[in-house]
Amino acid sequence: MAKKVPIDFVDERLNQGLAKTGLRFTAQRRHIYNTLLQKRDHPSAEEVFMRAKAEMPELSMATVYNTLDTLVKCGLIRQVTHDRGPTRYCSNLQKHHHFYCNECNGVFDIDVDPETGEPEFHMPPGFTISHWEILFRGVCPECNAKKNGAGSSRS
Amino acid sequence: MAKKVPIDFVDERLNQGLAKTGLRFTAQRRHIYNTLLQKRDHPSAEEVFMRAKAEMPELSMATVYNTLDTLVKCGLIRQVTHDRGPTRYCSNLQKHHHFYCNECNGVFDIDVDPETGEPEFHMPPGFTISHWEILFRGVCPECNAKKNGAGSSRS
DNA sequence: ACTGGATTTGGAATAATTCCAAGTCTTGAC
DNA sequence: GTCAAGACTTGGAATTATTCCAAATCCAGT
Ligand SMILES: [Mn+2]
Ligand SMILES: [Mn+2]
Ligand SMILES: [Zn+2]
Ligand SMILES: [Zn+2]
Repeated sequence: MAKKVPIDFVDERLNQGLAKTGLRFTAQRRHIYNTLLQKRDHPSAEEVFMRAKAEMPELSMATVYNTLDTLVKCGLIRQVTHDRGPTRYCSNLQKHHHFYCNECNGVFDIDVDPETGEPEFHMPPGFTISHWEILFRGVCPECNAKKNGAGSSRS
Repeated sequence: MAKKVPIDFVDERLNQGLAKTGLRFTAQRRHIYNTLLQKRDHPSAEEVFMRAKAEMPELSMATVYNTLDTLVKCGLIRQVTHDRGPTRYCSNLQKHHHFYCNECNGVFDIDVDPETGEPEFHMPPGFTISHWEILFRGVCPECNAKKNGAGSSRS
């Protein structure tokens, strides 16, 4: 049960991510990010807090929320909210989709087919699908118009 | 700005849906369902409450939550939760996908291409996509095993 | 009309997240 | 190295969204 992800790797990734946005590398951010990488299930903020606090007892919930938001903004983790209940976080950056179990509320990664690359995917055996849908994120026409019209120079 | 959806149609649909599960047809359920059908954006429970209460002042928030859950169970509406923040509700039963605007937090229906039927879709002009993913719902292998093994007779 | 169960209601309770102000740490300028 | 400014963390309060609960009401069947 040794660490699966070497800490050097964690540090480098985190550094890269933070650098892009001019944020600092801190002990808390490092520890929380590392915690997320060591067990790639889809923990809630509360779960992350408990796991991380075990090794860093002074850690506060506020910092966990702050850091999770930061990591999402840096593109180092994904936010997963597909049902009522606490938001989950995903540290698997490979392109993948999600399966949500209606019985146990578990979230599972569904990898894309490495051959065909895109929307083709393995559905691991044993899963029963009752519904699926595509979720797009981006900017709607109205907001795009607003941004272009106002001609702001940002992003 | 007359009612777009005739009340007879609403009543019939609701009756059918409720019948399946042996639930009663009530004034509140009718009114809330009708409210949802008249404006097919993706309102939160709070928004549904405000709209519905305008014409039925005694209506309570608890009933709105109860009824929304009921309608979801009956398959008359869909629950839409793709971000932090209040759950939204969708009364469009046509097969469609969702677009979530990162700027205004709006939710938009993305219809499937009527020709090809399935995963092909029109992306209406003006939308900018930054990310998309497929969301599956159903039962995971472990829960399937539990259900089959236990051999209970229910659903 | 009467009864049992379903439904509605207002308010309390809980869960999840956000906000805030005070303390601490880090970085860059001197 | 010292110092100031800004970034970061922290505990707790506040807010938001939802759920829970017990009492009142409604309804269907008898
Ligand atoms: Mn994932
Ligand atoms: Mn919709
Ligand atoms: Zn499951
Ligand atoms: Zn928008």
